[in-house]
Amino acid sequence: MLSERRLQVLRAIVQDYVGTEEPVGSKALTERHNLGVSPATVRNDMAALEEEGYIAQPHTSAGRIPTDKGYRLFVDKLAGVKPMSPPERRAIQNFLEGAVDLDDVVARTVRLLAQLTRQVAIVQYPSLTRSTVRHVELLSLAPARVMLVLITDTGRVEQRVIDCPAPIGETSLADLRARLNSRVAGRRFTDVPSLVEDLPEAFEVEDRGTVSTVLSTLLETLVEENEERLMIGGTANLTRFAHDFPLTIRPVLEALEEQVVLLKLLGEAKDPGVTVRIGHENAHEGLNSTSVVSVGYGSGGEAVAKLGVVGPTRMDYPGTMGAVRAVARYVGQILAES
Amino acid sequence: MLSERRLQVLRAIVQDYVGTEEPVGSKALTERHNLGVSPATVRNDMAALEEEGYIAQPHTSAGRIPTDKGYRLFVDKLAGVKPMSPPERRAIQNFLEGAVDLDDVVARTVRLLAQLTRQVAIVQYPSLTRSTVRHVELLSLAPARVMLVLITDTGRVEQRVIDCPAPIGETSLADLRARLNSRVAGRRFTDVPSLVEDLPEAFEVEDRGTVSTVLSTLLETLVEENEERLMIGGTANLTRFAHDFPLTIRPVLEALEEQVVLLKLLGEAKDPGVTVRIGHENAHEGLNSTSVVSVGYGSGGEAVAKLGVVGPTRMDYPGTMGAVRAVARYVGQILAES
DNA sequence: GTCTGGCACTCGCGTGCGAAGAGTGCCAGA
DNA sequence: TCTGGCACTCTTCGCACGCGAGTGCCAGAC
Repeated sequence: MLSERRLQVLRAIVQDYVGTEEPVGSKALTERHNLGVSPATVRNDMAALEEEGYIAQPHTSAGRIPTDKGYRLFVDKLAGVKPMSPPERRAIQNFLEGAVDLDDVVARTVRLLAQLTRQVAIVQYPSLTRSTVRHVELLSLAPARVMLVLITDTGRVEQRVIDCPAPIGETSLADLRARLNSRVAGRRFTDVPSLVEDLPEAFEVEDRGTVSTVLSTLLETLVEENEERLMIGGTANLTRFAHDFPLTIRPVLEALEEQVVLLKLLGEAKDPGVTVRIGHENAHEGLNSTSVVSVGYGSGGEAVAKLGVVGPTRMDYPGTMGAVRAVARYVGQILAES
Repeated sequence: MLSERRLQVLRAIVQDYVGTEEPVGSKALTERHNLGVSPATVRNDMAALEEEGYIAQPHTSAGRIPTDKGYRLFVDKLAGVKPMSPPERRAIQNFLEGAVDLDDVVARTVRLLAQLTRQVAIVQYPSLTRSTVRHVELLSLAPARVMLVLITDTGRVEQRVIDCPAPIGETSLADLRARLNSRVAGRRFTDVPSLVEDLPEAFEVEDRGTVSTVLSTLLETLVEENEERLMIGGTANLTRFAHDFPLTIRPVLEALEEQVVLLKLLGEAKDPGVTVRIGHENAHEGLNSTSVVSVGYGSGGEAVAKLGVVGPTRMDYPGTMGAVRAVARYVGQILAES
C-alpha cells in the first residue's frame, strides 16, 4: 500500500506533466506543490512509485512521466470530476439550443465537445435498439416494390426499399400500414417482434408473402446494429500533440475512420457514469497511446447512445470528464424536449 | 514561348519530383530520362524555367522543384489523364455494386477513392436541387402537427416536422398527399414551385393555411442548399507527407472539418470535366499547399453533385485525375440503376 | 525510523567544426 | 547551340565537447 504522501506525489506528477508536457523532476515538484518535504524525499517516493510501475523515466537522467497504470490510479482515486463553471454551462446550453433537427443536434454536440476539450469528439446517433417507434410508413414505388420508412421518437428516420415476392394492392398496403402502426407506434423496439408476429395471418393468402417480407425487413432495420451511425470532429486537435508522437497520429486517424472500431470503443463502456479507458486498456492497437473518455446519454432517464472524446493519455482527466458529462446531460435534455 | 525540349524538361522534373519527393538535379534528370542532351544543357533550360517561374530551388545548391505555376502548365499541356487499367475498373465496379442504399454508395465511394488515390477523398451527396421528386409523404403526428417526408430519385430522404396554423383532418391530409404526388412525382425540383402554386385553392378555407404552410416547407426543403451533405475519408493519408510539412497538416484538417469550405471548394469547379485547383489557386488559405481534383457526377447524363480528392500539390496528377474520373463514372451508373 | 543535504554520476541535448557530396553557374571550345 | 570542365556554394552528416537536469546513494539530524 502506498502512503498518503506518495499518492500526493503521484497526483502532483500527473498534474505537472499534463500541464507542461515534459517529464517532471523532483526539484520542480517541490517548487510547484508545497508538499512540505525536500526533493530528496520526493526522490525516494518516486523510486518507490517507479518500482510499483506507476511512473517511468523516458531516459536515465530525465524526469518521470506517469504510466498507464499511474493515470489509472490518478483517475480512480486521486482526482474527481471537475464540474463546469456556470458560464460554461450556459454556453453549452445556448450552443445546443439552436439545433433544428437531429443531425444538427449531433453536429453541434460534436463541435462543442471538440472545442471544450480540445480533443477529438465522437458522438453516436441515438441508437435504434433502445428507442421507441413513432411511425412506420409504407410507400408503393412500383407494384412489387415498397419503401419502408421508420420514424423514431428521437427523430431519426430510416428507410429501406423492399422487393416483394408478389405485387400488393394499395388497399392491402394501406391496411398493413394501419395495422402496423396501431400495434407498434409508441412501443420499444425490443417489443416489436412479438407484437407483429401473427400479423400475416390477418391478410389474404396472396399477400402474406409480401407482408412477411415487409415485416422481416422492419425487424432487420430495428436490430441492425451496423447501421449505427456516429459523427466525429476536432481531428485537427490531434496535431496539438503530434510533435511528440508524429508516428502516433496516423494509426489514430486510421482508427477514427473505422466506424466499427469506434462503435465498439463506445460500446465497451458499460459503466453508467463517465468511463475512462487509458492507453493499452483500449483493445484497438492504434489507440494504445490515447485515452477515451465516454459516457451514455439519453432523452429520458435512460441512455440511448454514447458520446466521448479521444485524446492523448496525457490529458486533463478531471476537466475532460466534466465536459463530457456536462455535454451528455444537456444533449439529453435537448432530445427530451424535442 | 518555351521550346519543346524545355517543356520536356519540366515534365521530367514534375514526374521525378512526384516520384522521389526530393528536389531533382540536372544530372539525375539526364540519367532517368533520355533527353538526348547533357546535364549542362539541362541546367541552362532549368535556369530558363526558373526565370519564367515554373520551377524553384529550395536552397542554392539544391535541385529544383516545380512551382504551382509549373504544375499548372504540366496539368494543362504536358500530361493527359491516365485511364484506369481494366482490372482496376473491374475492382471499382465490384466494390460499388455491393452498396445497399444511398449512404452506403457514398460511403463506399469515399473509401474507394481514398484507397485508389491514397489521398483524402470527398464525396458530396447527390444534390437536392437538381434531382427529381419520387414521392412526398405526409404523416399526421398530432392534430396540428405534420411530418413531411420527401423522397428523391437518388434515394435521398429528407424529413421535416411542421407545426400547422390549424388542425387538419386525416381526409384532407390524404387529399393533399394525393394531389401533391400526382403533380410533383417524377418532376424536377426546379419545376415544383409553379406546379403547386394554386394548390391551396382546391381546399376548404379552414385548411388553406395549413396547406400553404406545408407547401412552403416543401419548397424550403427543395431549395435549401445548406442542407447539402458530404462525406470525407482517407484523412490518414495526410500523414504520408506530414514529415515534410508537419505544420501543413493542421490547417488542412481544420479546413476539412468545415463543410462549408468543402462545399464551396467543390462548387467552384464549373468545368464539365475533371477540374484541378493547384496550391494557391484554392481560395481557402489552409489549402494553399494542397491541390484539389474534382469532377461532377450524376445519375443521368447530368451532374447532380461533385466528388474529388485533396492531396499535396506534389501528387500524381494523371493517375489521380484518372481515378477520380473513373469513380465518378461508375457512381453515376450505380445511381442510375437503383 | 524517517527525513534531509550533499555529492558524484549518468545521460540527453545543443553547439561548433570539418569533410563530403550534390548541384549550380559560367566559360571556352566544338 | 550544345558540351565538358571547373570553381563555388550550401546543406548535411558525423563527431567531440560542455552544460545542465536529474538521479541514486549515503551519512547525519530530528
